Amino acid sequence: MDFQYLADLLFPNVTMTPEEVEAKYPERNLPEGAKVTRFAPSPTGFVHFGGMYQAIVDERLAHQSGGVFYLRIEDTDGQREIAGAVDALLKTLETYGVSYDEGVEIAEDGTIRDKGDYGPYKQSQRADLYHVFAKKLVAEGKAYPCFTTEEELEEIQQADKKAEIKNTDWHVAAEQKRAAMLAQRNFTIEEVEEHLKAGDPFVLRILANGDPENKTKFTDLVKGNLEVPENDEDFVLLKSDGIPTYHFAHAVDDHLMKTTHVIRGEDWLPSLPKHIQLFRYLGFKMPKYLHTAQILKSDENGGKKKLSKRDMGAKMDDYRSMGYATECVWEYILTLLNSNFEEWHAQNAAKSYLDFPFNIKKMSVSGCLFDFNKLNDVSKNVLSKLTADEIYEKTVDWAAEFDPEFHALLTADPAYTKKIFAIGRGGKKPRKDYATFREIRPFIDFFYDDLFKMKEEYPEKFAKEDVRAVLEGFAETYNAADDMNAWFEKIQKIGEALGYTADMKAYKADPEAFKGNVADVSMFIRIAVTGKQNSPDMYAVMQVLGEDRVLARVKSALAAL
RNA sequence: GGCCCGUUGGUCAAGCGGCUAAGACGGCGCCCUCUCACGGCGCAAACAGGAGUUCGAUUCUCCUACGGGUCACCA
Repeated sequence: MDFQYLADLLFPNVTMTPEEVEAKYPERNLPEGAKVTRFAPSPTGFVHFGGMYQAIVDERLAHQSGGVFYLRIEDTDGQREIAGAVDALLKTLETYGVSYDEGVEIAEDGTIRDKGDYGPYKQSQRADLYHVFAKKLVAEGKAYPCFTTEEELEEIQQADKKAEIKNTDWHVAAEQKRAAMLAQRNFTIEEVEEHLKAGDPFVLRILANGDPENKTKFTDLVKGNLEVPENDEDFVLLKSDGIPTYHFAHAVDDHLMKTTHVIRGEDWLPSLPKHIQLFRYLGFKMPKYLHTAQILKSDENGGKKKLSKRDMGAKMDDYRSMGYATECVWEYILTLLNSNFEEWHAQNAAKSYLDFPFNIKKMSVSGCLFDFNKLNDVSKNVLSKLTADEIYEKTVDWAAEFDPEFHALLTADPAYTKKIFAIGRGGKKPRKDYATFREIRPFIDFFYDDLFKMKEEYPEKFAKEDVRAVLEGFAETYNAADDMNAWFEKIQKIGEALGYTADMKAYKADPEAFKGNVADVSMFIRIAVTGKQNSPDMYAVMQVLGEDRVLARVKSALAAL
């Protein structure tokens, strides 16, 4: 068969040669060892946790090596595309500070435009490019048109599906299917001309020449040495609308855009044979691959399951609404990526997580469970190290979007709010009270009169008269000008007079000898002032509240007794 | 069912032929302490199973089991 003739028949409008295309995409002028990576999502929804995980690997690898990280939109499936997904995607990358050097961006007028010299960065705009290489493959007898309609194909694959349902003889079904598919290769130029004349749509299939019995060695940077079978499947290169499938677009784009490292989920591993074959057919040098482990969650039965879209924590936007700071999520992902991150961070407390020497070799081979406990621990550490000003800014920013009422209170008197945040902060052993911004409100609400309310009762084992006596004694003697020792001594004295010892050791040795101890006395006051049995250091709390507010609360507590 | 990948405590994981098999999270206990939080100390908790190679296997090989992925004109 005259393949060149066939190629011209199929692609009459393609006049550019592969060489001319190549000339438009010269080698990148980068230093030795610089990596070129890409984040290539489909605009089919929001950014998934697994996507962010990969994007972070992409970004770190490129920027740590002085290379290029670009964003490519894989919008080859119009069916699944969701309006506004690209905007949402860009916004998520921005809020997480995952900056890319090339790709699509939003212009001042709100439209999406390209940035960089290796575009277009939306695959739907690259049809001409794909066709040049498609034509080349046809001309070389490595690809062929298939006019079988989807309905007819459906029938061929029925055997396959039935076998699946009944779980009967897969081998036979697979053979039948394969024979039917192979039959698609048999056609004449005349038949093609006829179909074309009739305007019949066709897909372009690769002419697979591999034998799956033959295995080739392949090295994945994460998975290590693999054995992959040769490809024998005539998979689709161009869909009937002329848009490429993922496989073909992957080969052409990553070649032209000079990607050095492809980071993608391990669910792509099974299609590696296709990609190896394609790159060989095309004469392209293969990039290096990192097939990343999946993030899983534990399911109801104690097994592991892929983090699905409905799961909390699957969508990156969830973290924002739950109140996690972006840097907390970053650091959590870093701990999943390189387990030595935490150790490094402990030794380099002053450095940013962006200074961490991320290492491919340390990446995990097997999937891991998403762990909120760990995320929370990382978050508490991160938040505890912020200054009062920093945590103030971030909390205000979050509340503006998710808790307007709280936001109004926080910002009514910034100086007061910052004093609240300063409690237990800044020292060597800072408090770690909350992992998210959302947890802050119930923790500090009592500082605001508008939110203050009695959340807990005085325990019944203590006599009401004692509580009353303590509060009265406290109201009479409290002086905000006292230092901590003077303040505490007063409380001790009030307690002692009622039979509540200040000697904790003595109390422990013989609890029966006393009505209670100074901790109980403090608790009475704490409940009156904060409405709760637990709070940060009472002295500091009162200093922030101020004498007037403290006394007012003690008095109203007395009135309510 | 074919093919591919994986399997160290509940979770994340060090380990890369010889160790009492790290560490972190979570759990539990003790200490510190005006409560809480922090911090300190400690406890429980693991090499999926079986062959083989070897003087010696968590580590190398094979088999089995289990888990996951994939088998589209979706990515």
